[in-house]
Amino acid sequence: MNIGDVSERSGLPAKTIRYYEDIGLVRPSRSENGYREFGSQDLHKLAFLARARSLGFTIEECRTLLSLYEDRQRSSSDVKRLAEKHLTRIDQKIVELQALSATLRDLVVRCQGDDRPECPIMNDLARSGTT
Amino acid sequence: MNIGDVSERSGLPAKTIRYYEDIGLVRPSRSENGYREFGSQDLHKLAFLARARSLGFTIEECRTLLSLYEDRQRSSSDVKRLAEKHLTRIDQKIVELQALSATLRDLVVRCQGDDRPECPIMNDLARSGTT
DNA sequence: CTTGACCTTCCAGTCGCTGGAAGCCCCACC
DNA sequence: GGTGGGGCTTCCAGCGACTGGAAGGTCAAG
Repeated sequence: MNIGDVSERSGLPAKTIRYYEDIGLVRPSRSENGYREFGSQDLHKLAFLARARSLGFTIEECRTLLSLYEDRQRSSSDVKRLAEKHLTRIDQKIVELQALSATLRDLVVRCQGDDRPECPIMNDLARSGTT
Repeated sequence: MNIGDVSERSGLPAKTIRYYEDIGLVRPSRSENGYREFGSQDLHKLAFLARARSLGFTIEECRTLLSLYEDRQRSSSDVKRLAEKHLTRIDQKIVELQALSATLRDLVVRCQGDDRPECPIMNDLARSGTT
């Protein structure tokens, strides 16, 4: 398969696949004409990566996941630990964003949104050192 | 005030303040020795920026907010519109992360996390085209 | 006079791509 | 055989918002 084929089948842009080769996540062979030649295992890896990335794992985590994936002797506890760490990170982010959302929503609700300059949002931003 | 002073008072790292000057958000004058010289208005601006950034506004939004801030004739509706757009973005992000969190949590819960290789998380990542 | 804390500039790196330029390669069609 | 259009290659630059570090000037205290 050429890069266009695996791109379509994995759902990853060709650019991204080349990038993944650059950083050593896949190692397709080369045809005589210099084109990358992907086997079904490469495709499988790329689909794996696409899914892992869509779940928000970082590239480095994906690298680890791939190596665990290829390790028949792996312990599921290793995978679970990684996923839990990631989950914690996501939940932490959610909490932060929810706090942000609440603050902003409060400001937005209190703002009249008319053609006068008076504005609680601006007042909040401009308050000096009142945190 | 030198950069160290405004850094401490605004809570922004000196590096960040220099960066903000680079991109034209503040324009401190210079002392004879070449040091940046910040007035109280500069400090005020930087505090404004620090607050706006902490609320998650992008730099470009901050630029707009600053200009609205300095416009005595502004309409609060302009400010409100900007804040609402931002709020929508945040809430959208929260929804995405919550979906991610739910998916991951489900996988993590179903994973035994023992020393055997069998692992629902891996199975999910490796499933080909079964979305 | 030296030390150490400041300050300056400039360059490079972060993360995960993405866009674009310049230039092969290949196949179909005429 | 030529031509056109796609697909492929490499390499370089840019995104956002900083951050780290090197190399060097400045200033006040001891």
